[in-house]
Amino acid sequence: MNNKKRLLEEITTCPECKGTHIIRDPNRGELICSDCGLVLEDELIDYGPDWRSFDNEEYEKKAHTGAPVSPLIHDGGLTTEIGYQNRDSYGNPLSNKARAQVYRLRKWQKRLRIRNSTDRSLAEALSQLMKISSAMNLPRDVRETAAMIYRKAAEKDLIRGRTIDGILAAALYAACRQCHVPRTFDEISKVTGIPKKDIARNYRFLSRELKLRLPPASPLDYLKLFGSRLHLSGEAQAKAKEILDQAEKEKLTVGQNPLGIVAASLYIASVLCGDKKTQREVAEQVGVTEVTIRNKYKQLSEKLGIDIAL
DNA sequence: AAGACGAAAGTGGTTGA
DNA sequence: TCAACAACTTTCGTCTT
Repeated sequence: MNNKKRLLEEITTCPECKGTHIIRDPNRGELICSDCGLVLEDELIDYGPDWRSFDNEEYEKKAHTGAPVSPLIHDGGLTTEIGYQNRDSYGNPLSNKARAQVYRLRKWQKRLRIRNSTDRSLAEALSQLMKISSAMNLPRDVRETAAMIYRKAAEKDLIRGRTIDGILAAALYAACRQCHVPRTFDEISKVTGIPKKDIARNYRFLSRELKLRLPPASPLDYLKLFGSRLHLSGEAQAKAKEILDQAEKEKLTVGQNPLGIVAASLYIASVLCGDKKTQREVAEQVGVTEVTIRNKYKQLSEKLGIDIAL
């Protein structure tokens, strides 16, 4: 921990642009490079003892030696109801030690409950986040990023008038992009049950209000994802990338749904490399229609002079 | 029978008056 | 605020392998 702290304080040059104008914003817990706008945030966040609100000494001590502090801490059993019989799941009485523990947990939970509504809904949201992201098999850094984004949104009072789930889904989408683990609106929509357009709208909103500096969705990230999901050969994946690069160079991609281009690239590559996938397969994976693939691949192969002998 | 094709109508978001 | 518009989808009949 100390090590980490010292390290952070020593950051004086931006890893991105090598600029030296690093601004520290203690309130937001961010380090910002004023040269290129890079936010070195997640390293800094949640530094202080966020557990201090439980002013019980015992707890304070435990908190600092326990699990690493992460934006996800509101989760972890705290939202579970704790029964009032001092018995374990078999109905046997608990030992003194266990009973004391259960008692503390109960007290803790009660305190959590009593706290203000924003905290309560935050806790709820975070546990919801865990459910969704584990259903989607998302890595931890994505979860933490999503939690961070959600927290910031909550702090800025951006949730009011919107639904928790909607913002959460949008935060998750943003986090996926930030971490280069791209997921489509469709996927997130399927898991969360939030309509795609709502996620998209909330995402735009968050991105504007929180000034998330996300690079435009990289078709390349999607290409990798879908390429592997389709079990496309390495050769074909490389080919798809080639096609995509070319298409971008020729400015054939502006104003188009990147997913359509990605799907078409994958399809063309699969045909060219003799590892053919049907339009249907590709369409299903990527989440566009066959018609779109058809139109796009016609357009692409024509403009790029690629001959597909079918 | 499955895949590919394309026309036609429908949908939701963006744009510009 | 609203209509025009472009991109994409849905649906469906037809052609190809």
